[in-house]
Amino acid sequence: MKLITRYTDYAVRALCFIVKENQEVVSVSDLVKRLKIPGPFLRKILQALNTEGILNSYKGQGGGFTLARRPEKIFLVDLIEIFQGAFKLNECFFKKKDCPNTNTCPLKKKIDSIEKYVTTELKSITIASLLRG
Amino acid sequence: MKLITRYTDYAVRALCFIVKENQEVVSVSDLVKRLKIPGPFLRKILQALNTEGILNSYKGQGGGFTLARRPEKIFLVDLIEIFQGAFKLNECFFKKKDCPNTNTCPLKKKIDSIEKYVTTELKSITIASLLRG
DNA sequence: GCTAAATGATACCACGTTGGTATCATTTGT
DNA sequence: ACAAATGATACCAACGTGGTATCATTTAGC
Repeated sequence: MKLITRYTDYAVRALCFIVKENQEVVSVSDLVKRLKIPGPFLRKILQALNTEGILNSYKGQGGGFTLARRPEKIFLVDLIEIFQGAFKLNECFFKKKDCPNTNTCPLKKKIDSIEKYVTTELKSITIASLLRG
Repeated sequence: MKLITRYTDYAVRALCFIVKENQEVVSVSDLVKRLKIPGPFLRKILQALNTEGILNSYKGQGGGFTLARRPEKIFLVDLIEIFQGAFKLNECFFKKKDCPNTNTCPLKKKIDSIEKYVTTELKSITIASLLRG
């Protein structure tokens, strides 16, 4: 059970690197040299970040990516949702019908409260805050 | 990303039911009638709970399962570990070598602290506490 | 205008986990 | 002896993760 997958992890690393280039256009091959991440996989990740409005992309020779938002506005929870789907720790398995079992509902309540805590924490983490330390 | 799977969920439901039978032997077919869980799947789950020492089993006609521990001693986190493996939200993807990227380590720290919180919460949940409400 | 360098869009694949089913063997109460 | 129950295993489909491969398109620079 992983909280973050490689997609998200690689995305964080790449974004941190791009931030430090300070609005210079960064290509996949630049990133591959520094981050030791498989190229085609990283391309897919950056393309997703582009379509989600987190990166801008520039085609053609000399092209690559730049940040589309300030790093304070890129939240870890957004990245998780892009690559791992909506963040929901708890799904009632009997949601459609007959979850009348009074035993299981306290479980749901507990899990819900854990989920709230984790979500709040994840929302407080941004690329900027990760770079600060 | 699920915190608990159906295995764990079904195990909780079954254990709650068995507790309420108060040391009467409960068979899989008894449980299937009440809990609407696929029989063969539930059997596999109960067998696992038996080999893990959470249930006692009795073969032969009139056989079935009883609790092997008091419900206060059955922790949700134990069930999760039986069915979903060791509870570890955070794994450094670059653990072997070169995780020299100073950007990613603050991430690890954050995830670690979230993991600690969740683990503590899960350890505080028992079958007994779920039955209380 | 040609070419090389870059992304866009897709399709594909291997592997592990989840959520089951099926089968045969064994035990035990009646 | 028989039926009812678990034990042990093997099997399977669907899905998510972690990739690779390919072709199309755009663009800078000669």
